Amino acid sequence: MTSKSDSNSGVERISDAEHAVMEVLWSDSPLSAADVCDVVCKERGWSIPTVKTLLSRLVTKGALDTTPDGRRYLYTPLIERSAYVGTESKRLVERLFGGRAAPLFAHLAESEALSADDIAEIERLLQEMKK
Amino acid sequence: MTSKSDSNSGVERISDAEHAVMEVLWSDSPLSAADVCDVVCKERGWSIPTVKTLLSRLVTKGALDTTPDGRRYLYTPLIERSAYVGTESKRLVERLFGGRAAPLFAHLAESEALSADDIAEIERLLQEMKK
DNA sequence: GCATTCAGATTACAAGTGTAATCGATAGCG
DNA sequence: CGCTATCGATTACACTTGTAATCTGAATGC
Repeated sequence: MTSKSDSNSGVERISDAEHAVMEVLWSDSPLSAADVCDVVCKERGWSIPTVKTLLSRLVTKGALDTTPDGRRYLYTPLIERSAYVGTESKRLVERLFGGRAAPLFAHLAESEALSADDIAEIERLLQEMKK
Repeated sequence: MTSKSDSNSGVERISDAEHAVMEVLWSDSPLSAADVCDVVCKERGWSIPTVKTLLSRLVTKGALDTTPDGRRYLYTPLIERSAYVGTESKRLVERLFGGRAAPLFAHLAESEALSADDIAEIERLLQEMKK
């Protein structure tokens, strides 16, 4: 199936640690390696070399683009967050619920992973979709 | 956070291939390695040794239990599917949507990953929850 | 009884990941 | 004009994962 929802095609799978880096750049880009580190290193207990490795790998994977800025690079996402989120969500639903989203919802509901806010919000979305 | 929803504690992370094996045993157990292979080997292009490796790793990880049966083992899940599904779903929601389920739902809706059936079903579940 | 067969156990081995250290060039500081 | 601080690039290295092959011991067929 190569449809429009396959919108991050060509990009290899992004790992967990790499994803953390992507999040930083999705929320603000372009950034240098040091900038990215400022945001995540503390939080994840990483050192700069680690961030640099992850950035390189993401460039290799085609998930990031680089712009020279003096003697360093600035990094920009090449794939959109929504595309990533889309394929990841779909993967999960596929793997765990045979592709059906309702069971996922049921499960979240049952395990009380849905807050009152979530429920209200989902109801609102449903109403909207019915128009 | 060690709460009731942390119900598969102690079990290391189950990989993708391992998960396929778990699914077989969740749908019917106890089974021998050969039995498991009968179900998945064709479908995933695996050979028996592969299944045996995965079974061993799952036993090591504490996800399966063994019962001797003659000179072979029968395998039984030690963790429940719902627990696994729960933690996996939560992981995703956590990672991608800051722990809120509504955005996940919104995303699925937007990407048309929700069938009409899904929507009807979710509506029904919502009604039920309101009681 | 002895060879064949079939179980699990042990070993293999490449790719991907997490987490860096080191190297080689260069841009500024003094 | 040379030294140092910094870049990115290269290399490292252990652990996990996918995917087996081989080994070893016991059961079974003859």
